Amino acid sequence: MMTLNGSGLDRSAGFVMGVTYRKLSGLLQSRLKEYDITPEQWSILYHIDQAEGLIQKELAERTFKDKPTTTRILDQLENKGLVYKKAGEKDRRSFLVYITEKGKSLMQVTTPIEGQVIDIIKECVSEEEYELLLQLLFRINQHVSERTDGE
Amino acid sequence: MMTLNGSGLDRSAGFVMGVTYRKLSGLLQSRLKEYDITPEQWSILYHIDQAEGLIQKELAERTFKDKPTTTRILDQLENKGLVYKKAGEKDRRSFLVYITEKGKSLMQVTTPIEGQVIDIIKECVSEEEYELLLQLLFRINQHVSERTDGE
DNA sequence: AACTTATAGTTGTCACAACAACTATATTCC
DNA sequence: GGAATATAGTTGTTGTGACAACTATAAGTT
Repeated sequence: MMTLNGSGLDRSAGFVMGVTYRKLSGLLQSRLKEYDITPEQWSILYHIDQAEGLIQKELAERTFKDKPTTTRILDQLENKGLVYKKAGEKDRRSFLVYITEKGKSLMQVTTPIEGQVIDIIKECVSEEEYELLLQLLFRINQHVSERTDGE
Repeated sequence: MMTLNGSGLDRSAGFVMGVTYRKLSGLLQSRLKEYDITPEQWSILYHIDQAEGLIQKELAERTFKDKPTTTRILDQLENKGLVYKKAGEKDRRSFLVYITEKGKSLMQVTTPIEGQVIDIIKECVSEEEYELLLQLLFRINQHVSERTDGE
C-alpha cells in the first residue's frame, strides 16, 4: 500500500484531509452497508431525528449540503420510508421534514456505529489530540468561510 | 451561515473533515477555474510532472485514487492536451504516462496557487499546529488502513 | 506447452457535491 | 395593488469516488 510520506502534495492539508476523509467515510459505509444507508444519508437522517419538523433549507444548513443535494438525499430517504414531508402551512414554498418509526428504529441501531468509528480513530489519537484536531478543523472551516465570503 | 458548533455530529472527526475538505477543495477549485483544471485533475498532473513515465497503476497509488477514477481523469487530461500515454514495451497491458509542454506550462503557472491555499490555512493555524494536523491525519490514515486490511 | 491465477486497464452504475437554470411562492417597494 | 426582488425547492449537467464486472496480457504451476 502507498503511504503518505510527507513530501510534495502530501504536505497539503487539503489533499491529505481528502484522502483521510474518504478512508473514514469508507469505513463507516462498510459498517452501515447492512442497514442499506450511506454515511451522507445517515447524517441527514441524524439531523432530522435531532430536530423534527425542520424545513429543507435548515436541514441543508445543518448538514453543510447545498439545496439540490439535500433534495435528492431526502428523496432517497423518503423512498426508503425513513422520512416524510409535510407541506408548510405558513410558507407554501417549503416542506417540513419528519422521521418515520422505521427511521427512528434505524437511528437507534446505527447511532453506535458512528461512535465506533470515532473510537477507532481514538485508538491512534489521544483525547487531547482528538480535541485539538476538531478545533483545528473548526478553525480552518471558519477562516476559509470568512475568507471566501468576499471573494 | 451555519457554523460548526461542537455538538452531536459536529464532534465526529470524519464528518467535520469532510466539510472542511470540501471547503478547501472549493477554494482551490475557484482559483484554478481560469486554468480550466480541477483540483483532482491538478493533483494527478502534479504527480506526472514529478515523475514522468509512470504507469497508471503507480499514479493511482500515489494519488490515492482507484484505477477507474485514474483512467477517467487521465482521459480528461489527455483530451485537454496536458498529458499523453505511451504503450508499455515490456508489459503490453500497461501505459506510461507523460506530461506535454502545455501541461508543464500549466503546472508552472498553477503550482503557486496550491501554495496559496496552504498559506490561507496558515493564516489561522500556526506552523506547529499545521504540522500536528498533518501528523494526525497521517496517523489516522495509517491506522484505518491497517484496521481495514483484515476487515 | 497448457492451465490457472494474477495484474493493468476499461466500462458501467450509483452516490454525492458543485453549479446553473428553473418554478412557485413570499416579500418589498412604489 | 402591481412590479420588482428574494427565497424554498427542483431539475439538469458535470466531476469524482466506490464498487463490480469485464478484457487483455503476464506470471506461475504442472
